[in-house]
Amino acid sequence: MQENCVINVENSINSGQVFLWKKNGDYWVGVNGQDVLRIDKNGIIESYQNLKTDFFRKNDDLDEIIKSISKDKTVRKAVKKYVGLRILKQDPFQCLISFIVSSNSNIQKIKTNLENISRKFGTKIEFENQEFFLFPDPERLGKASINEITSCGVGYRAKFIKEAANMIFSKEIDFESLKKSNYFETKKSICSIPGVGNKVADCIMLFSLNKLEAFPLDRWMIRILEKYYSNEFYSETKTITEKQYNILHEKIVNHFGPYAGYAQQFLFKMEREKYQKKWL
DNA sequence: CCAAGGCCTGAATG
DNA sequence: ACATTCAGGCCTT
Repeated sequence: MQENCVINVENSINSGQVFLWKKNGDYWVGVNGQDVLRIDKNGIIESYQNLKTDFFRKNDDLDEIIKSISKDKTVRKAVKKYVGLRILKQDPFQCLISFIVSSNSNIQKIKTNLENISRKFGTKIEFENQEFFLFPDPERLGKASINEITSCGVGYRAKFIKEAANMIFSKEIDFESLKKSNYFETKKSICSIPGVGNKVADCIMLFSLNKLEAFPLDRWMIRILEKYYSNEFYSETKTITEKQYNILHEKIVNHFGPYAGYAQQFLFKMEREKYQKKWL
């Protein structure tokens, strides 16, 4: 067996991609859209809906990807240290709302906010003798009042959430067709959703729309680039404007290649662990 | 096109 | 205690 077929469930879930997950004995259990997944330590998935979800992107050729992104010693160190770290394939709508909620916030609060949203608007179900709330569908969230959404603790993001949900419900934004579109078309499209800028868009594309060249540039990644890549990606300005972001992204894809998003995930995981940041 | 400021919220910091 | 800062940005001016 190839080493790179390994799935490290723990690391993959604890890498800032998902928020509605908890450890339950030997299993990880979490809400993914209209489904609840239960995953054992080998990555075997049981699901409430009995849907086949490729949550771990098993068709990605990790041997090839790791070879491709290993352009420098920082990434080589990270991929070695976090063998089995995967990009997860999430439900796109939950992913969209999750990262709208994430902006200018922190992991702990994002998690609480999303739990509140699920509890308030999601369908209550029972799965393996436990109670869960599915993530609400676009129609339910789109029809909720701003006050109801605000009561989940999301503050000024409430109106973004409502509008975003309506854009999905009305099919003004259609995830299934975006999965087939290229990176730039997709980005342009989802950046038209209120509350979605460059960083949030890249998260949605990487974690739910199969755009592996997406490379979310958040505060942490900028720090990482300054720390380890000041020669390659030096930038004059402190605040990154939209143009700066795009220029930087182009340089990054030039350096890491078409699977740059995987490089991002390994680097992000490594640096956050260094500072002992909590994930869930 | 860029820079600066404001923004819900609540945990952490001083 | 109480004020200020900060957190996985985005939008408006």
